[in-house]
Amino acid sequence: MVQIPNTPTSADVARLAGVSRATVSYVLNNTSAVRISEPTRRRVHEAARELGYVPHAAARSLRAGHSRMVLMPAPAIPVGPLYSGFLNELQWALGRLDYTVVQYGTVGLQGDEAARAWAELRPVAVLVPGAELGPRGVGVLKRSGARAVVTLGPERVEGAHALLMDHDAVGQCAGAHLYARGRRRIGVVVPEESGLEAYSRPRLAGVRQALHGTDATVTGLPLAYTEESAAQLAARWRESGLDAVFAYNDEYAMLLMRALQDAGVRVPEDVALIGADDLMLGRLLRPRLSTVHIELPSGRDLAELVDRAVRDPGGEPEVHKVLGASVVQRESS
Amino acid sequence: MVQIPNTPTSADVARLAGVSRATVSYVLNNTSAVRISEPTRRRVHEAARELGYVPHAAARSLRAGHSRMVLMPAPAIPVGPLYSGFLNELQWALGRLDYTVVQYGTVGLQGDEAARAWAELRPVAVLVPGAELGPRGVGVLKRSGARAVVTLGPERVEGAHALLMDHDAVGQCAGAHLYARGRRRIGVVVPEESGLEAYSRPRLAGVRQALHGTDATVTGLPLAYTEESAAQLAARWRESGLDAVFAYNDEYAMLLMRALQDAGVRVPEDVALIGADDLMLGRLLRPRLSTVHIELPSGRDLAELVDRAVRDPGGEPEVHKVLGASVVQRESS
DNA sequence: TTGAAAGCGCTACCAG
DNA sequence: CTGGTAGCGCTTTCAA
Repeated sequence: MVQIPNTPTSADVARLAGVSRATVSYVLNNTSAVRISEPTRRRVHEAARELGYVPHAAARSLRAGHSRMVLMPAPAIPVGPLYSGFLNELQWALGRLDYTVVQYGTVGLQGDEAARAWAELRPVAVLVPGAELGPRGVGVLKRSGARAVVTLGPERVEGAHALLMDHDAVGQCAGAHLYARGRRRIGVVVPEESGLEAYSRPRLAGVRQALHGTDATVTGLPLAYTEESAAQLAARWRESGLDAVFAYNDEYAMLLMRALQDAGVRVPEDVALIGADDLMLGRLLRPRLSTVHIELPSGRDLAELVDRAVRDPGGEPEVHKVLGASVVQRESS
Repeated sequence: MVQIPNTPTSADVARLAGVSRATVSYVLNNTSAVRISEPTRRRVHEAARELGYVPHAAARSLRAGHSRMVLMPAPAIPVGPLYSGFLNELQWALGRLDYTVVQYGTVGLQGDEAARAWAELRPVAVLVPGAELGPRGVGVLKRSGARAVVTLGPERVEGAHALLMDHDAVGQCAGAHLYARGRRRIGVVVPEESGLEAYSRPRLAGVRQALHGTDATVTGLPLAYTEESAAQLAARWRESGLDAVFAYNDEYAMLLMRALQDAGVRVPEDVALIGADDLMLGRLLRPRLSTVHIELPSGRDLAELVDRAVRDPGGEPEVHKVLGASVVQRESS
């Protein structure tokens, strides 16, 4: 008869060590309320090692009534070095506080659907970037035991803590800068790629805010991330009469700069150009690209906010504005 | 007395609907083995909706003895559009097959430690990019009930399925191309950033392989992703006597191209330059950057491999070479 | 110092 | 067609 290698449970460990399951639990969890003799401890550890015992997280949190899982939806779009670094720091900091960070691959699930799927995992906290969550979603999560729901996005959501990453500020920075440089007919690139609206809309709005009440005009410029699209935009440039452009971010800025230069439009003489995100590539362009440097909150601070919220779930939702934006002027503006 | 809003269980639904927990389970899972009257179904659904009931995934999979969770470690470094697209497609395809994809934030855990942490979640399958997993880790996962372990990396691991993404091929492509262009003293950029060795080492090795037995020389060029580092490298260029360089990828190529041009070294006349990954930015450089285009496997194929492996856990590990590499020649080489 | 046993939420077998 | 119930793996009182 073939023995199928079933995955060992704490009962197996107990049997092998010749003790009860309770004792195994005490030993492996270092329960301080109970004192177990040294020889017994050793036998238990030995048995666990020999069997390759790994505790069953689901069973544990079922029994405990709560988990230490912090859930985030996995980003669907490639994420830049800035945000990636932020995520790493956050994961590290939460790890230090003994939380487990899990990114949930939410594909094609919309709004409350997604919230329900997340809730099935009974996370102790949920961090949601962008605007993927409404008040009802927050309700679902909280009723399922999430002790903290934090949104990282443009606006706060009822019932949830919020790290307001207000991309208006990025546009305001750029707009004010271009105005200060004497430009009055200002274009703002709006990527046609989907998934970017959450950032592009407020960035455009920010430029409008900064220039409201002045003699400057603001024009949205739809642009796909392709050479053709950029070439078309550049071909119509002179008739547009624009003398400055905020290019959404450094990558779109590079695309547009190249197209403009190929079309004989000079940067910055004919048109001032500024990007955002302060990527390395901006420094490598000629002329060097001006950009809006963005400062994200520290992952450690967010981790502490989460921990605070988990410990005091009744507390008032905290709302922090956390997006710092400042112009780095180089040669293109 | 304040009523703490406890999260509703199927028992609560049963109570409200005036049926048993079993009936609730049957109705909500559409169990086909039993037939429930339409009025009862309606009452159950009604009650579930009213309470905002969300099933408890951990309890369910504890009972079932298995989950539908596919676990991947979350990438620690920012991931390019190519790999990001691959991940999305994979998640989508696995979602279609009714799996749930979860990326586990593995911070600071090494090798078998990490494998144990993953195993605690009892995933039905584990996908591991890179070389983060040894044979012992595979053993831990399998003994914990993982029915499929798939590595996506440079070499196969005993006991696991493997999607061989052999970055040697990238280097070979580049090396052969530069040789064919008449270059004989070939440099290969090796990024100093940690976490990239898994790719940079085989890419360098591939160049060596391609040029083995010829009259060409191959020199590794350590380079950090900073302007200073690139400037230093460029300053020593003429004395190095190199007439070609494979720059690891397009981003390092852009960095190096700029530094070389600033130092008065002409591309491609003095030095031929080729990158890899076929990013948009390569097309925007002047001269346009030659590159090695990399073809990843389709996410759908990998999803099917996973599904196959889950259904037939006893099957021989499949090993596929899945990395296609081809040169896209532009102007820099 | 150790063990017996209850029970977390859920599903599936078997009776009625 | 519906309900009672056992039990998944684990922790934690309570008793010995």
